Amino acid sequence: MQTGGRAEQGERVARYGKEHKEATRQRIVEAAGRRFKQDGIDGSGISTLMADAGLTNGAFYAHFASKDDLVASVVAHELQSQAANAAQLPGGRAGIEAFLRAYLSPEHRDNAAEGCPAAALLDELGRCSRPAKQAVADGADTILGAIAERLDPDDPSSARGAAVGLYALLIGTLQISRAVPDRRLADEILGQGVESALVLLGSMKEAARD
Amino acid sequence: MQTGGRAEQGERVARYGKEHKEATRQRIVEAAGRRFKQDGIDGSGISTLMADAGLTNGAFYAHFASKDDLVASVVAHELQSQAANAAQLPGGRAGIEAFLRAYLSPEHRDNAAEGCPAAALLDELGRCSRPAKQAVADGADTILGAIAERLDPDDPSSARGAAVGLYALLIGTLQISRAVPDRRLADEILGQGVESALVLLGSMKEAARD
DNA sequence: TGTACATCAGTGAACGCGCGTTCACTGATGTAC
DNA sequence: TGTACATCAGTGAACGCGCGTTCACTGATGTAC
Repeated sequence: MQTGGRAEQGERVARYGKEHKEATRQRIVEAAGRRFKQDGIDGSGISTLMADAGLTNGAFYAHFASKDDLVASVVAHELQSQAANAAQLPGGRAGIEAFLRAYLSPEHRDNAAEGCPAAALLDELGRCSRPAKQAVADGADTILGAIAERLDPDDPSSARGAAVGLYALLIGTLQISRAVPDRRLADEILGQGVESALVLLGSMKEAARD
Repeated sequence: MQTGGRAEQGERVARYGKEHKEATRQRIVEAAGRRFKQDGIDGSGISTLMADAGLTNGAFYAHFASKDDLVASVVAHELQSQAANAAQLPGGRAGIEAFLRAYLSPEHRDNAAEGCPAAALLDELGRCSRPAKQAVADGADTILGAIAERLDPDDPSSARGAAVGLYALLIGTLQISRAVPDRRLADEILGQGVESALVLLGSMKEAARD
């Protein structure tokens, strides 16, 4: 019997040590994040999700009350990760511009599994349970805070509106780019998204040094 | 045996008249558009879709080769409808502003079944078959053309980029607003989307009289 | 005009399959003596 | 230190169900005579 799964090797923890179960749970959440973003939430079955984490389907309910419960955990984790990555960028406009250019890159478009959860799942999340939506609200709040803080370090709360607009523009652009069959056209859309994002950025009064 | 379905009464056509089968197909496409936008593509089964059109599951394959085939037809129809509606708006900036305010209204947010197909389905469409994606490209092209023509009637093709940015912003904003559990916050997001959309609009050189 | 027949839109049961979920079981672990 | 036992993470088969798709059939229709 295999009790751990591939991801455990190398960072092995005692089976009944208190970290063990939590580590397994985390492994499921991370694998599910990738799978959801690639195949959609409705498109990902429990058996596949558990196999991705190196486990079998039966173990799922020792970690989550339901698939809905997993979705809420995944959304929270994914958006926190995105916010944490954003927080590592340089401050000010330069940081935002770096973020937006990476976001609207062909690499991001072609690698949804490792990319933004909102671009990959947002319309499906609009049809999810309340807890999942709460996770969206909380996670978006953190990301928007990181953007707003760079938009106007002196008064981030008034930059919130612009942050929402910018984030929405990025999400919509990436989705359009992904939904179009021709690569050339998809690249063009990305470029047009960058232009509009820079317009939004430029329209705000100049912020502190970047 | 029921041979027609409720939608047929009143506009009855002879069963074997050449319009009859085409009318039934259209009825399926329109009902599926509503259902898809409400429950998602993966979330809508063939039996439900056919019942919505007043038919039973078996008849489906007399009209479509597969569910994928239906999806492509629905996307084409939905985007053409949206473009046709947009085309009826007044010309110039006034028309765009009316479009954008209606788009980012609480009514639109709360009635996805009758609303924008892109906001409801775009991330799922990114995972669909090539024909469905082709329908997205063609439909988006028409809508973007209608927007660009109002942005700059003298040189619509150079306004294409701004049109993409604006449409993406609207889609992303509506999706965020729908994915958030609190109504107050959702309304606020809509308002912030309007502000950003107006910034994008204002950043372009003034176009012809509106 | 009336009857027999071919056409074909639509029915509804059935196919195999994968879904989300449950559960009796296994066996590696930490603990008690 | 060595053995018996309770704990519990994980297994894998099974549940009922709805999925997308197929197909033998029905019966209303338009046409031929």
